[in-house]
Amino acid sequence: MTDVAREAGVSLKTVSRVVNNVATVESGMAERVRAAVITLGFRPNQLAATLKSGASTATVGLVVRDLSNSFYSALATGAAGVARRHGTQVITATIGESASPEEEIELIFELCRRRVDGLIIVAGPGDHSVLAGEIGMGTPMVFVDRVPRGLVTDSVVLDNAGGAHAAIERLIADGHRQIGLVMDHLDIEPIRARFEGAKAAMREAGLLVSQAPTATGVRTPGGAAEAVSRMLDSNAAPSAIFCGNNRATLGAIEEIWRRRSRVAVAGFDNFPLAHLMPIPLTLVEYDASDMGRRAAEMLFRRFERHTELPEQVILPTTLIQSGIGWGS
Amino acid sequence: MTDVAREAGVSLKTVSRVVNNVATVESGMAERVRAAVITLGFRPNQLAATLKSGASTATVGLVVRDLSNSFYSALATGAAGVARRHGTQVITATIGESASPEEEIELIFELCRRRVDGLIIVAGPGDHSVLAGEIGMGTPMVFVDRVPRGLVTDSVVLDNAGGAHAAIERLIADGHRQIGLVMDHLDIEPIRARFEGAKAAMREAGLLVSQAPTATGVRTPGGAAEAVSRMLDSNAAPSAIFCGNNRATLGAIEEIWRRRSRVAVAGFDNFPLAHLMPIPLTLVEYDASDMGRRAAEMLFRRFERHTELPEQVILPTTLIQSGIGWGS
DNA sequence: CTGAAAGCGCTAACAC
DNA sequence: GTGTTAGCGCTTTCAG
Repeated sequence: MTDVAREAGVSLKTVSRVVNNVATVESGMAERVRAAVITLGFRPNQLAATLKSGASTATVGLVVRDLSNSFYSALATGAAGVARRHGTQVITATIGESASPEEEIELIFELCRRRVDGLIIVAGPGDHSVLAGEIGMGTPMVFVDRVPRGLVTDSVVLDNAGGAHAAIERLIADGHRQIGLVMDHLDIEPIRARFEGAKAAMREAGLLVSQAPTATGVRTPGGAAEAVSRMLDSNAAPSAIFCGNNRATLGAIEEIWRRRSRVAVAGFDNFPLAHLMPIPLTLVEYDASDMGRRAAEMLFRRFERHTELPEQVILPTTLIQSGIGWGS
Repeated sequence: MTDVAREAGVSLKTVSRVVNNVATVESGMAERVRAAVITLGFRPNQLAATLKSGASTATVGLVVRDLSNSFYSALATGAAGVARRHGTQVITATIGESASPEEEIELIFELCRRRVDGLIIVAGPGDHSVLAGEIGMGTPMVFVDRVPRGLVTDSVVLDNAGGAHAAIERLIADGHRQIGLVMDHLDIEPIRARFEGAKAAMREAGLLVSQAPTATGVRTPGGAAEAVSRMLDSNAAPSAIFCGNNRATLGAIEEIWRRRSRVAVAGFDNFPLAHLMPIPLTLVEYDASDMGRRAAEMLFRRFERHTELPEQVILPTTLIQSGIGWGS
């Protein structure tokens, strides 16, 4: 910047003003400065500006687990749209589905060191109370999909129990009495809630929950396919399967299609192309990109109203029929 | 940091050393400093550190068009993995499929102002020669999927013409003589290359390219479905359709399934769940996440070897059969 | 091994 | 309108 000032024969401050489009600069000078900027290929250093002025970095952090999962990429898309409208960049930090709580906390601290204005986080398992300090010191955080343990903060979550409850009710209404459950790890809060919701619906209908074939800790479509395979081969083969998330549903579809079996499938999460799947599906649907949008909006609102009480939004789910039926 | 130094009764520099894990600090002092860090809730300001030391920001920018497209999210996932291994964060800037070239350039400049170490870019249409200055001044850029106009740089692209050529050849080998083409805008370089590859294959087989039903500028699955619909209703209805990208393929599948028509579909891009689609598909497949990975690796390599000549990688494609057939 | 001073690139005050 | 002087939070000399 000093070089630009010298080249244009003006002071540092004038260059600063031109670069920042402050109106009160004589046009001749401004022109000379602009010329110098171009010949020298000068790019203002946003970091230095931020440092001095104490202004915001116009950056928010997004901590998700895996962008190749359509749920997270929809979430990210929704959040990115809002950020864009606010002239803010998003640092997307992905942390594997199986990363440790410590890695997650460390990643969040790393983002704080980079002085992001705020964070949108899909929390993993583990205690998040250490983050209270950061939030108190002015880095707002909005939690999406999963509420953190040990922390009362802004959050946007789904009605997980309600959605699962509705799906099971539908299966029961369709005459199913033996329903298999395929779930991810129960220490993932929404998974636990879905599991509870599903069991509650079964109990209400007088089904014996303890006799329902159940697989937990299922992380991948492949794992889900295996779990379904075992269930269907067992003595107490279910006539319907409820899947706790999109990966489980995919695995169940694969296996049931492979067997050309007519087991009914219900699952949490809609996903792209579900409507073209070769078996009928009952899906608990919601708008993931809207979740991202709302979380981002909540964060930007929080920048203005630092002191207000944390807000918690619970988004409803809808039950839909999908898939293209059993074929001819 | 001054506060921490005062609290611990040491100098600024000692705090700096402790924070940066420099070994040569007496353990008693270090302990006092660490205690002060915790009581004061001190977080080092990475931005300030970068500014002074002139060190890297450990941040790379990723400019893609739409994360909700599985191609881009796979690309992002691949790149993010490499970045993570290098202790680097990724700023993912999305810019709509229909953003203007000016917006794109402005976005890239914005990232440069934030002093990213380098950029991975899916270039849109338009001239990119203005970026030569930035690259020359030390911000390496790797272009993925689309080579920029007016710039010789590192890039990772697909053998677009070859892939399309192979797909058309297959259709012709299957006996199709009337093949419809559904393409996105031809000013998108890879789309143009695919179009050329497809036409070349048709010419080589003695088909009249000028008589092939052709739709261009098709941006969405809905648009593709309409285009296919028009083709199938015309006098010269094709017996096979070649789609220039995943969105076009999806639209074609929808329409053909809706009609229960037995038109053959070939398309560029594999996509999640393609193998469960209700009609047979011939797909030009490649590894999008590998593209992201290679681009990122190329970028990190470039950090070490600033001066070497730009490198251009062309990844091969494979023809696969997908879908579950015509049903019973 | 530790500390004092200087300065990274920029902007906020205040002069001029 | 414009220039000068500090100093953001940190690291880097280089002297103790």
